[in-house]
Amino acid sequence: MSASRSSSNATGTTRVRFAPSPTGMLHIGGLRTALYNYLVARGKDGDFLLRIEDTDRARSVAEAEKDILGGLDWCGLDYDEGPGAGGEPGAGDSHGPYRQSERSDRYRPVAERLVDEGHAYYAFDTPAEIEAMRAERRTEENPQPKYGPRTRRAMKNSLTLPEEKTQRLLDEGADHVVRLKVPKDTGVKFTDEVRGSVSFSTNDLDDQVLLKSDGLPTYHLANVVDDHQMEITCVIRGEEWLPSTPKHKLMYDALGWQMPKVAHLPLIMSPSGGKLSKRDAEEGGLPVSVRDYRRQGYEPEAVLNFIALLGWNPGTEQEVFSLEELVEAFSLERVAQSGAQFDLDKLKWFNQQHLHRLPPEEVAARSREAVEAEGYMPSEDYLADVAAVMQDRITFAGDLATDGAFFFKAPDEYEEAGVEKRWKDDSAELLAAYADRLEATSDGFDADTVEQVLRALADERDVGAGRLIHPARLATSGRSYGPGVFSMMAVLGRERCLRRMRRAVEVLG
RNA sequence: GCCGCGUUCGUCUAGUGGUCCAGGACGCCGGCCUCUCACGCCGGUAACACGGGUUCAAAUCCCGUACGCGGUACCA
Repeated sequence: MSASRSSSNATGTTRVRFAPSPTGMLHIGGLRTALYNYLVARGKDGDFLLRIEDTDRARSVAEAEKDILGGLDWCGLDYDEGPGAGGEPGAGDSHGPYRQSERSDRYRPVAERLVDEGHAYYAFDTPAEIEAMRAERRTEENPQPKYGPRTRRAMKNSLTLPEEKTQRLLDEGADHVVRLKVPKDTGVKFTDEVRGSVSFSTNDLDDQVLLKSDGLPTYHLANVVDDHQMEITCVIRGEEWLPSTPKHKLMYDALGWQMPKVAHLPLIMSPSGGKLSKRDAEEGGLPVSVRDYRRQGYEPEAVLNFIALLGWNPGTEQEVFSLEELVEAFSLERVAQSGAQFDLDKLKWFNQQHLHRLPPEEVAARSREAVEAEGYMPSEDYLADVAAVMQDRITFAGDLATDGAFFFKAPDEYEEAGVEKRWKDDSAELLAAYADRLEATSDGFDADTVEQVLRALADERDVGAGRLIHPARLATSGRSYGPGVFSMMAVLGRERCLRRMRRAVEVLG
């Protein structure tokens, strides 16, 4: 890709957009498309727009837009223009509004211009008539006959009807659509920023409906009109759009508009190879929509990092990136061309990596919800102390509530295997003595003190420190594994430790 | 069916004709560190879909086959 060959707009600013359709929850693939758009915009000091493509009134879902906005916000992908950001009526900005349903009067004139100039036509066929045509022509080799150059002559449209008849139908308000008049035997070629030169023959294209009988545009018309009016310089979208790009090219050419650069991203696939679907989410518990990630406790930084690397790589060996670092490193030329399978293990690893890099106070804050859900109400400071000693051994912030449960409530039982292995005949006596010393010491209860007292006692009794360390861990946490005992005890504090050690002496003898 | 796009370790990928008996990461296995468990560090495992070309030389270029994915709607 050549950054210098940037498509033109008035100011020469790079302008890209994420244009989701509010038909469902924000999908992880959609988030990645949004991310790549964002990265290009921020990396080039350009504009990142959000445009809601709600031209299908039947499929639009009310909560979907909220979910999309919420998902982007969760990840920190802020946009410069979009619903609620710029382009409001009277704002003196020609780019908005950013919901296609709010710009519906803009499409018909363009469709009519296309008709007037011979690049499109009116068609009056009913769905049943179209289906009849398909049924008649359907063969094994051609299971889905097109409404196109070959068949349009036999259909009911402004190309076959006498002019007066067409006019009369229009005047009567008869149901009609506007279809693109695809030329015959013509090659359509364009350069894709990630795939290079791509070409199609118009013979494989159909006369795409541009304006539906409800008066609203299809995606194809709307995206061309909007991208042009919004001065988009590069269209970055999923690979599923590649086959319709030649239709868009035909429209840009017919309208005398410069087509933005296009970049088609490889798809994200399920671990089993197919399309990442709702089924993967429901049956495999895989996070598929952004809200799944949120619910399952993933950190937004990790999700972004993970999907950024799913289909792109920096050409260096760096794997862990902050959003800012991604902005710095990203370029469309290093986007891969083949689909990538989702790998849950790697996602978890990224989550861990980002969690480890966060300050303990932040880990604490992010674990709060899960911790309180378990019924614990630790103070901010205490939770941060817990996070400090636990964060290197958890995958999710919420693990603090489970793996670290003993920080919030005394163990009600002791891990059997641990007791078996570590609780010796002298453990009770040693631990009791340790507790007494800790109680007597006038020094603070920091990790060093706790350790010194323990080692001194071990020396006196002429036993290895482990003879005391392991029972102490068992007593205070109920487990044989976890953070270093001394720092763990320091976090728990003197009172809890003494109580728990004495109780263990009693229970385990 | 047709059209398009793709195909390097199980997975994500590096690699743009020689420096590749293919490098990194996740996972897995082993070791070190160590009070345990993690973290971290060190080491190991494992791949150029297949067949033809082109070339002194191909993972890299060309053709074909296979396979995968996408598209083929008055959905986006």
